[in-house]
Amino acid sequence: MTNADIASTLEQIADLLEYLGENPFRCRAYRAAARTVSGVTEPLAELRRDGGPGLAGLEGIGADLAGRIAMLIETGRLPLLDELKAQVPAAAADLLRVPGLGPKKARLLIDQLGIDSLESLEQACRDGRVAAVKGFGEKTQHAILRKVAFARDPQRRRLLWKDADDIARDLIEWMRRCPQADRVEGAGSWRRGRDTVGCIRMVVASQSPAAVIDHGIAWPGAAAVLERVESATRLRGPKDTEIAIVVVTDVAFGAAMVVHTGSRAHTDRLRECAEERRLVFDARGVVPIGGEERPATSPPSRSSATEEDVYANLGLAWIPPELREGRDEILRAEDRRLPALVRLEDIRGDLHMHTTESDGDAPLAEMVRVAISRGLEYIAITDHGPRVSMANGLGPERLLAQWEEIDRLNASLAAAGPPPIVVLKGVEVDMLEQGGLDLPDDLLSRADWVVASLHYGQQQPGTQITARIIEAMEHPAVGVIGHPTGRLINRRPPYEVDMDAVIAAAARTGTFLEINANPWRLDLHEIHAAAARDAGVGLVISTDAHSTAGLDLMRCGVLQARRAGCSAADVVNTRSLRELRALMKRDGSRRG
DNA sequence: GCCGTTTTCGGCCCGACTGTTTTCAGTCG
Repeated sequence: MTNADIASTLEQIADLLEYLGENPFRCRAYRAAARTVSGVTEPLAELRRDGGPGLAGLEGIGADLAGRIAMLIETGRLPLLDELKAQVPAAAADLLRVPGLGPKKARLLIDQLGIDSLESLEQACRDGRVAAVKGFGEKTQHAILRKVAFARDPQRRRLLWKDADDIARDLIEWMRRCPQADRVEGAGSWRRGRDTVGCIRMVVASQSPAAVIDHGIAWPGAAAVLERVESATRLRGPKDTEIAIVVVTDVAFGAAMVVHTGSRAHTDRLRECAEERRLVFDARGVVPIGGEERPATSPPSRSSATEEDVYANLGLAWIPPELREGRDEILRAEDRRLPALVRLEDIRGDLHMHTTESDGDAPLAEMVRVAISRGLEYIAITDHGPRVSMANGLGPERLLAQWEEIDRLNASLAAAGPPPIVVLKGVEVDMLEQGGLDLPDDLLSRADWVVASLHYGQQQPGTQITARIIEAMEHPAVGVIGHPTGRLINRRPPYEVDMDAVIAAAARTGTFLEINANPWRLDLHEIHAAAARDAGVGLVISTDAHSTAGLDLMRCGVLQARRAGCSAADVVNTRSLRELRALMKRDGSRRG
């Protein structure tokens, strides 16, 4: 049981308690504990084994929750969860995921209208039954009808990439322990780094497919076997994920990896490439057209043992998995014009993170300590401005006090020679509903780094939201727009923002755009990131970390940038701090 | 349910918006 599993169980309990109208502070305690657990880097199961303060030493986890978590780790079950589930209709979870429906409204609909699914909710809206419930009206009914479409989108059943990554790594490690497996690699949309993953695919090279498949079925994460054939199996994995394991011979491993990694559009185009060269390409390899019936076990006539072989046989350079979406990568691979994609090790700074001053879990010094250990050369501390009161956002007085603390910290880091890291005095200001920012200009002009984000008034019409963002970009102190479209994958659609206008204004004003690395956000999305890059806009990949563990999410943002085809030169936080400063609009170098 | 005492209870982070009310509950961030 991973920390993420424990956290999700605690979240689930909080949802159920909320639906039942329990003490809101009790609900909050479960949510706070879930947050703490997901922010712990070491597996809780090991933390317990060490003796010491153990679980109860963690923030927000007292004797009761420590006991429940211990039981969860030891038995994999929690009686409280089962009891709550017995009291709450199954449809409640679906309804709670509809934006605008909280526990109270969801319960009214279930109790009074007998809603038992999103489908029956949609029907009740169409019949006008929702508007007739006390507390609801025409407008609410119409709003729910619109949001249900988002909640019902089958795309929303896909797993976040980060969750898929945890599962895929566990399965790869397990499969590599199979004595008969010569090579094991993950493929599919997980390997392409897509923001969500529908099916986790594994390719295994082996002479003994039956033994490999037996081993795969014995994986502790396997909940059910959906299908088994001679050299492949489909399993039901954790979180209801579909898992596919394909066993191939060593000589066809490269071809199988290409077929099982690429999107449909990519592999279709590869087949066209093969036809143009009078070749046939499939999961067994690349062979000349000739109509010869070859048995699956015979070696292909051209080498397909590695992906490089396969692409070379088609006259192409090897294509990084993140680009295999069937856009322009084949043409570029033909002309040897593929970009050298940005890598995690190119990243030298992280320019968006929070501390306990606002809604972060770790104090300033702790964030800095971990950032140093991650090899970062510079970071910006960007706690919330005062508009985000729920996150204990900082007004001018507290912000200035924090900046003084940062000055002292930088001084002490530089006391004994070159400092290991430079800490920038930053802030995440809010773009207010009626325009403007939530901190005064004279204060912002004294910041080293300003992220401007939009957290409120997200339902406004697109023209208004776009205008708010463009106004912020025209502010001389604003360096970057944080999570520019506001999407939360599987939870909330982006604002109705005109991204073409935002990108054009970013280019004009010299404002950077963020690729927020949080797995729920990944915002900018690759398509917009590519458009921004093409318009000459500098991109910043930031973790938006709310804990020390959050600093490790940088790799998720790097994947998104790679999918956009970005090289290190397109990402400004691959530069030294000196170079970064020269690129900032305040220094005038980007303004004509 | 946690936490820190004014140490075994009582407070916990809060302000705004929306649509429904007829004075405010529910939801959001």
